Amino acid sequence: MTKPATLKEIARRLNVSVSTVSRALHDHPSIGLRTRTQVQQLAQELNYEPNKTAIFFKQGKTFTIGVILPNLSEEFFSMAITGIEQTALKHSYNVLMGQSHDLPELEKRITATMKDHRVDGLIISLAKDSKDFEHFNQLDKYNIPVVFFDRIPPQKTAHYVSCNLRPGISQAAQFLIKKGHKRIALINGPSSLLATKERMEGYTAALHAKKIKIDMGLVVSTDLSTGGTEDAMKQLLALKNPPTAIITFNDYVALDAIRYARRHNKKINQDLSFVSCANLPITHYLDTPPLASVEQFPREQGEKAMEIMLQLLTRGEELKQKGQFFQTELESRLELIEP
Amino acid sequence: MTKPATLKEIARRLNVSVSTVSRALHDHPSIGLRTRTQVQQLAQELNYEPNKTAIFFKQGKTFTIGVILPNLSEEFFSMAITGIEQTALKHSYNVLMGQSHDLPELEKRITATMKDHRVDGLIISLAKDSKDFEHFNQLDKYNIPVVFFDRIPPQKTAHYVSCNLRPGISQAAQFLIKKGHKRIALINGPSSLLATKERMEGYTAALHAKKIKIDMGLVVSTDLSTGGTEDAMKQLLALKNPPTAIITFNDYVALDAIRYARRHNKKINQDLSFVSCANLPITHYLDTPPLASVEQFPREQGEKAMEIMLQLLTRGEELKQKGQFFQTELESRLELIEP
DNA sequence: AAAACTCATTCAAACGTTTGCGTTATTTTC
DNA sequence: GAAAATAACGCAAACGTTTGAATGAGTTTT
Repeated sequence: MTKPATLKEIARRLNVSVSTVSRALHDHPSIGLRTRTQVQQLAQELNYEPNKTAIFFKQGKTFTIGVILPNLSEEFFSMAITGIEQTALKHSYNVLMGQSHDLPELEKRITATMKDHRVDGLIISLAKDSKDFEHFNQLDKYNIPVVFFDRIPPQKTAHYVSCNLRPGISQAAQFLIKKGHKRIALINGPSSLLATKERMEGYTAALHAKKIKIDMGLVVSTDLSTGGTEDAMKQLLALKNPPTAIITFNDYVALDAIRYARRHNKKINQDLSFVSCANLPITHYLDTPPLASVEQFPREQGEKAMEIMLQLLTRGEELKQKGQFFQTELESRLELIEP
Repeated sequence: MTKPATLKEIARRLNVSVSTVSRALHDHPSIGLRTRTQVQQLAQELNYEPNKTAIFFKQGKTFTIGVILPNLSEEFFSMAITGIEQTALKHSYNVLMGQSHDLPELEKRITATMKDHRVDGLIISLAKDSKDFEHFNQLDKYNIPVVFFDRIPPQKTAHYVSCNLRPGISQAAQFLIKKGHKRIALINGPSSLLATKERMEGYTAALHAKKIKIDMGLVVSTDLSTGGTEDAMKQLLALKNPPTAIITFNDYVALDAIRYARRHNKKINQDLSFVSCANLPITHYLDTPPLASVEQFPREQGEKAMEIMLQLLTRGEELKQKGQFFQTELESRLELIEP
């Protein structure tokens, strides 16, 4: 209704200067007790609240960090952004959120509007098929630091947090081998993702260690859609020597795969055992969940990414001089699922 | 690295005034062709981008709307915010996101920081136990419109979007009655929620219509935690005349309830049928999902809330004069789930 | 050839806040 | 009692942009 109170208004009413009011409210020692209390009292009465947009503008800071991620509907990302938000809030930063829906074009556009809004920093998990990272480098010109997490770019001149899937996948394979499985399949993701490569490496490492020859027929891939996963399953079940266990790219793929297997009259975790990645809460509700899942610590990744961001925001220049990059790799870990 | 280019910088280099540069870039007719092209060319070269914080500050607008919701981990809310974000993006608004985690205190704090950031408007779904709405009324003083969705306050002097559960729940009960069920239980939510009352009304209405006497022993409640739901199930299964069908408050409650029933050797949807609310994608992955779920259109609610917000932002004053409130109620609808 | 008009540009204020420096008036020091 | 120190406050610039009003030069009208 009425315009919010300003320093100027308070100054006018008290017949003092704006600077006096400003200092009085900040308890600056050079302001006398009388005026100070007068100012503070009137400020209270008028419900004065500093106009942060003015302060942000003047300081060139917004205390806002942008977060771009593919999709909130994936529990992994909603957990990650929760970690980011919580850490941000602790340090009085706000979170501007945007979803790329795995569309590089949209990702680019959101990046642009966030730059326009002069976010102090950007935390991003890349869209599935992002190939062009030029617009992120552009942000450097605006002094907007960028921290990637989980879906990180191939270039090594970037700050990032990721979760190394190799140990987890290796543990998964070993776990299955110990259970007596000899033919262990891997439903992997799109080859463009770094994560796909990592899973492959963990898989081969574990099989090598146990002297099991790798049958490339057992390694298939999905584009992460339900249809893609079903195609992959079809491929595997059509083998003359089909697998007795399957490691899936993530929990969603596992769900699709398990449903497919069930429909084809496989007894889950008897005829065909499953282990997946991500360890999302969703799996705990299934009556036939995978036996285990590789925990990727989304929340921790988010927290860590925000912590790195805070570092960059406080001592960014110094670090940029040195050409140092924050690169944190969390170790994935296999977690058993109790049905 | 180098400071971003400003109007002043361009003006200095071209030996013209700042206002000329500003107008030239806006294709103002009063600027000559020569200077205009000169200015635009140099702007291009210097990669000039208007400093929106300055513009926001001057215009008193931020083109940002705050969204506060209880929890992104609930698919319902992540779908809702997706609807909000998409509509916002269409109109060049950004979304500042905050989770209350169902803590009224946190909700209050986030509201405060969003006010500080001078969001142009606030869309909010209340924390479970929010009782105090004074801080939202406060926002009125700052000319920040508030639109509630789904979890709305009891007061009727507010803009809101909600989904009326009565028709959906009635359909659910009728659906079960048609299947031959006589003893239909309802696991309801906390009595503080409006939604709980609505479900009860839909339930009684349907049973009344079919001349089935209401047995209050069949109506239990959960605090929405897994433990609470299990207690509720325990209560129901301990009845001397236990239910043959259960309507649950939402899908998460259904998942917990189904798991509990399975552990107690009930054949799901044979011994004991389930119908729930929310119709989240998660249910489609279960091998024993509820038979049906009441769709609450989270995405549509989000979109509608944002549309109302846009109205308020453009013709807010006018509407406030008239004391009009936007209050949209979507109708819930029962959707069958194919396993 | 003076008056009226057009065109291109500049001036200056405004948005709200912070802050280095300058200006008083009062008090302390020797 | 004059000089120095201190306390309390005001001035003005700065951040980047927009915009109404003013200025100046050149062109047309009469």
